[in-house]
Amino acid sequence: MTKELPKAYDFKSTEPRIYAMWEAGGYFKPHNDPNKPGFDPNVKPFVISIPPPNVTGELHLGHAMFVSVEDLMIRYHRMKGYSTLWVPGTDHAGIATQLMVERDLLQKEEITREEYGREKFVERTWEWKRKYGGIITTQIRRLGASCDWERERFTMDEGLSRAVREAFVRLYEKGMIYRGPRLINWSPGLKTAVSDLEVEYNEEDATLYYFKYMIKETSEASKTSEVYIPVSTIRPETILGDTAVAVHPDDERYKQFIGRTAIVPILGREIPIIADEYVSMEFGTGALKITPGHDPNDYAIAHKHNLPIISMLDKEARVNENGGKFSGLDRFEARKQLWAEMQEAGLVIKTEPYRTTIPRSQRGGEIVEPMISEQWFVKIESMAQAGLEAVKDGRIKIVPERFEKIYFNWLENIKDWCISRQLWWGHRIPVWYCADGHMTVTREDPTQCATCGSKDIHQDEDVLDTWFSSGLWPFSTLGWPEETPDLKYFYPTSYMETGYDIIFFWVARMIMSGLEYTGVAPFHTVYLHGLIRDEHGRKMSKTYGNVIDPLVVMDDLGTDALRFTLLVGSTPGNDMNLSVKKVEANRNFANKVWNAGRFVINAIEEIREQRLETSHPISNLYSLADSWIWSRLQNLIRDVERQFQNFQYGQAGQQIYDFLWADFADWYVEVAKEQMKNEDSKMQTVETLARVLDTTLRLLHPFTPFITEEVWGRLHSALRESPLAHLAKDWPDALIVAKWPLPRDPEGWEAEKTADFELIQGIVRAIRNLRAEKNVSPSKKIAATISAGAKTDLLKAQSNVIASLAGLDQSLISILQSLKEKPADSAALVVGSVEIYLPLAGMVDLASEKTRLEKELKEAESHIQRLENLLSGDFAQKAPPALVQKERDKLAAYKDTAEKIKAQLK
RNA sequence: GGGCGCUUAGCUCAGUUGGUUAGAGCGCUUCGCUUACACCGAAGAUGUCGGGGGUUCGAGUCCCUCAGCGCCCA
Repeated sequence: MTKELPKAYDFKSTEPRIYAMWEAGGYFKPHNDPNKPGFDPNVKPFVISIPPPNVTGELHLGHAMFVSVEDLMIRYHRMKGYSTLWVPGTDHAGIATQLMVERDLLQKEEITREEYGREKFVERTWEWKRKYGGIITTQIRRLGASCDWERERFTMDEGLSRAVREAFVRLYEKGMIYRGPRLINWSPGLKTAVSDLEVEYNEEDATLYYFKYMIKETSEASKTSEVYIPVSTIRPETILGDTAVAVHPDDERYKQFIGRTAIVPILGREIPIIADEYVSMEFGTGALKITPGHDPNDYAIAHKHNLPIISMLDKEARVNENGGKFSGLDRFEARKQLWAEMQEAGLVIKTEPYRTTIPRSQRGGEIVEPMISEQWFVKIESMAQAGLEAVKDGRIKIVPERFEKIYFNWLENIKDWCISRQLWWGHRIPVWYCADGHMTVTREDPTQCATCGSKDIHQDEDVLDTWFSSGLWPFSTLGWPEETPDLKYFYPTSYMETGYDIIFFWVARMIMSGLEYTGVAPFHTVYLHGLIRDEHGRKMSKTYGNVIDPLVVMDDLGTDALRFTLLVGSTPGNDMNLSVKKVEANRNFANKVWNAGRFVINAIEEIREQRLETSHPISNLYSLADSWIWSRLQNLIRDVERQFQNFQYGQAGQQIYDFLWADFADWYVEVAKEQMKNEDSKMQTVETLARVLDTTLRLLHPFTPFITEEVWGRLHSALRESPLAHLAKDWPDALIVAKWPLPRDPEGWEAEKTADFELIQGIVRAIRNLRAEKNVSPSKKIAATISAGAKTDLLKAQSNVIASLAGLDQSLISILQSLKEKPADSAALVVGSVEIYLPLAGMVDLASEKTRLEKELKEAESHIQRLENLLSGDFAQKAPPALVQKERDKLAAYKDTAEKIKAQLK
């Protein structure tokens, strides 16, 4: 019996049920698994490793975006028959996680991590991870992610930690890792080195301080007069670390001072005055103080001129012992006090407001200090070179292509990678020291010094940059350095899909790491999506209050609606503006899918009791509408396939949407209602409905997996118990593993059928239009006389379609080759070469009819004019003949129409 | 300073080998609860495709240039 389906799609009850069904059915696992019997190494795999989210993070739209895109890629390939694997997992996110636990510790127990102790703190962080680490993966499941959860990994898992250890030791053994004091970006609040990439430079209001750098006098005589070089700086406190004053060698103002000695204010230290072309004569006073310990440019100059380097700040950015009387002061307090003293000493010239870029930490926003610090580095040049080549020679393709340039530019200017962090949460650097300072670097934790055998050894305090471990992700998750079956079969992976904002952080490092450790590119395609902004293009932020929470959106409108919005509303590499309104529109689309499905399923139920052999054999009985929708569908399959190949997922989704709503629901279903009234055409109509719906659901599945699975399942069971059961004979149990529709070449009949159906559509639209204009009640069936000329047979065959769609009374339609005279009291319509007369007694006002027809004539004539101009020009000679013919046909049609309208006007 | 992107209907955006009369959603106007759907249907209005120049039979699409906005790198 017919099971009543609710009128509106209920995503709330459907989504969890469908997801559980998929997971229990094992559909997320690769169908060809190298760890299982019957494995066939010749089956092509398709693999994506997830960009691992922060293990303690919570779902935001960035996650929703990458899950939607990757799940789409995965589902598409799975349906195409690839042995598909999507490896999920999470990242330990050193700083973020540590901060969270620290904050919690401070809140609950009012102690700092230092007071708590390292070992206990790390254990507490693990507990935190065990407690909250599942939240993000649960939320990712809600998005419909079809990843193989049995292969889930975490960057600090035993296996992945082993991979990190292996990678470090290998590089060390190759001499590619070194330790030493270098100028790095220091975060005083976090008390760790941070990556250059984690520093943001924004223009801010600041103060430019002008002061006098006194010159040490050589002769007693000049001691009384004031001789100085004026210098300006944004950070006066760094004067304490100055080791030179630099001027341009050609600067006439200062040439005389080059080689002489300047005196550091207040401290009285003596420093040289040097010449360097780096100094801009135009900027500020044209003289530059050099603080190599706290500025990257100054650091470079110091190296060139062999200047001493002085650090004047400690780890918390307080002035250290090199700052004399200022030592112990915070950097900003020191700035104030030093300046005040300089003022007293008469060394101040002036201050002025100034806009400049200030380096701030991405996390927390505090001002980052360039500082000299002992850190571990990777010599990056050879890895960068390999990374460059892999993209240049096409082993890796970046989509969209313009990001290749950005990638090249970064790698060409790359600096050695500072991989150590002064954190507690992360992979500890596998280096041990004995009392004599010998280093032991091993894969296994050592018990004694490798050099002197001392048992008194301790491990390096630092941990590795989180990106060091994420760089290994595509292969560490598959078992590397073990040659596991997974690694052998699934590596290298296929696509790397992520946001363009982490192209340097992650994509570039994965490529370098993959090439370095495995010798092959870790994937052949990088697909980059854009960032999500609010509906007016502003960045989403809590301060603005414009944040959209994907969980709330899914609760309110359904996962499919959110996914479809993200996928169809974005283009590769471009930011998208998101609004709840858009998601609402797509919730409506989901409902349209539901109801179209409901209609088809009900139609199948209706024929359930009929036996196939009692109705006509189906072939060759297809109606014009059947042929038309079939041809449109085949077109759609071809288009969608092409769009998928070109990564134009949004376009593909849009076309499926348009087909389902405009072609299938608005037109074909309406015609089908008519065709089903006739026993002769009922069966083939239901068959077409079922086949078209089936294919459309397959195409739509990667975009909106839940509703398509649900409707398809119901379609499947309805069909199985119907006379059309043969249609579903090789369907699998679930849509998720159903075959992707294969594009096929047109068979030749399509153009004519399409043109014919479009004429019918034109006629129907024209009649509807006139009815609306004349306020004819939609329920009122009216008569029509049609003069159809060459289209007489076609229109006679389609008269019931025209009648039902345009609200005509079929018994009152007469379709003739031609008319001797036009019917009285009728409104006339001209569609191509077809004339339609609607007897609207009492409603036809001759004057307004004349105006309407004249307007139409004018339009037709303007087209005639345009086309005649076009065809009399070079177009006719130079354009492709087929195109010219098309325009000629069009011209003929417009001329025909114009003639007919003219006749009406007589 | 260098590079990249964007500028299309009131709003948000599609439009990838140059080829009809440039599309969609939302919003707006009129009508309609026709047994799939009011989360709907029918009909309708709205564009100097940022400005200028060029290539071409033909440019929203390619080239040059200018302007505004945004991003990345220094």
